[in-house]
Amino acid sequence: MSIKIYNTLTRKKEELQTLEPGKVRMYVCGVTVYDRAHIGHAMSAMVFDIIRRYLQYRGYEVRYVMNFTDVDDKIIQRANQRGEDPFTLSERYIREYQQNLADLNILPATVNPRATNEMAQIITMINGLIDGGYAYSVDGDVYFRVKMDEDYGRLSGRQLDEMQAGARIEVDERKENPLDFALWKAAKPGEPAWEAPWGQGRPGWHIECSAMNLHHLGEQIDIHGGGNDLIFPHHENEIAQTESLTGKPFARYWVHNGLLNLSGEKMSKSTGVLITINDYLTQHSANAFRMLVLTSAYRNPLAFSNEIIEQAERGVERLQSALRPGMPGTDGISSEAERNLGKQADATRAAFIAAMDDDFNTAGALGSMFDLVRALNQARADGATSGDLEPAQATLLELAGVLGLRLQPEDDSGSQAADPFIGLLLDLRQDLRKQKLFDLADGIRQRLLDLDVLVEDTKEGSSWRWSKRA
RNA sequence: GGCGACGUGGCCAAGUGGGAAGGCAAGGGUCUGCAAAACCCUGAUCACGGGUUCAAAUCCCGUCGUCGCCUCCA
Repeated sequence: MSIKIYNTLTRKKEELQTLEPGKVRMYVCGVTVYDRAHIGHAMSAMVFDIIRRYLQYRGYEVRYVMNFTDVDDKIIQRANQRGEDPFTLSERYIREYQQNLADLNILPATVNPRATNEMAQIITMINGLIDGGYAYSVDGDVYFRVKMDEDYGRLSGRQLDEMQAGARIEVDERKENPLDFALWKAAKPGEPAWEAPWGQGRPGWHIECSAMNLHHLGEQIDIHGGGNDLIFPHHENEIAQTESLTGKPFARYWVHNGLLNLSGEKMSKSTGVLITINDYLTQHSANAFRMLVLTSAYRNPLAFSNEIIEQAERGVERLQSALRPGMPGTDGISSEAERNLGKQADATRAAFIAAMDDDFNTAGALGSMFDLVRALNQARADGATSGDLEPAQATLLELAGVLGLRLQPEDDSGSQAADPFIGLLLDLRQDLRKQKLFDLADGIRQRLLDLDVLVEDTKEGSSWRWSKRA
């Protein structure tokens, strides 16, 4: 069985065939660091984190590149407003974003190139495009000549003459064609600038991604990803630049995630409709956000609301419920029941892989995991010991790990430290219950709950766990 | 105006020609001093209208609705 990926370029699911067997070269458009990142950025990063983890699970060696756009108009504007150096500003937001990603359990990229570190490559590329007649300079600006690219528009399904140039923005009369886009912008006084044959300036937005791809992955790559708002013009322009220069097909698979909606509207920095990742994490867990992303198809728009994220949080708890140990003092289940649990674990893994192979159908994969959750909880209710449950639990943890869900607390040193004291309280409470002093026993339970310690009584005794955990 | 996506039970959502997954919520039950958890049970004329087919949530046409892109955007 092979992996199928929906390719925006062909609008079909295609079998993944990498340039080099067993290796995937993958590039995902990162963020422009002029402000805090929001949960829409988090969604995109998470979608590609899941894809990357799954490819690795299926045995691919993944070289994963995600860039930072650390010089552009908005960064300069914001820095000027604050009387701050633009590079100090961008550096701060890069650090913050990397922390956000770590907090969300998103694996770091193999390389995180920055536009400002790629100037030599960018200038070389622009030179090459000018030499080939694909670009021209005007007053220190350099533009890409879209007419020279015969299949311009094929990613976004547009024809040059169909597009209403200037429909929403004034046409720059100096351009040969309104759709020609900037490769290089001449510097205004006081702006950060680099030396180039056409004068001082800085790169346009699209060229940096082409340059970084060339530099860090080569002329051809396997997967190029990003939000579907980047299809046009950003990715269209990347294709135009890179292919005009190399004469080779650029990315084999173009993968785009749907956008996150907040109260029915796209979240975006420019409209101010957004929730930052920092704000999100003060209210909810990283697992819940991942669960939210996993329960829907990555290509569809995703609605965000408190109700929906709470549902996701409950879903995570249900997955976690299957990892609890067996009841103490039971005889275990029959060997047949144990075999059946093992069969369910194998069936779940097979269904999981089949779903994920089909264009990363995470919702389907989760569905099979919940089948295993039920089987585990049934076995426990039937008297399985921890040892009986362990192999199937290991499978569940394995699959959760592939999706990047952390079902067990990464660091339970807090629990270990608290354990003797809570144990003491539970012993005390047990005595009170024996004496039928239920008001006092219930009081202790409530006070512990106020401290996020959830106490559960069973026939064999009381157990506790944290009621809120990232 | 052009291009594209989507509309499945109260909420989220998978499934794209032949048995409507799963999660959350709700109700009933088992267990329990109570609670919680877990387990068992309960629910869908798949937006609407035509058409193709032995057979349609799934394919085709149309209508309505929601959203994205066409400007910077994940």
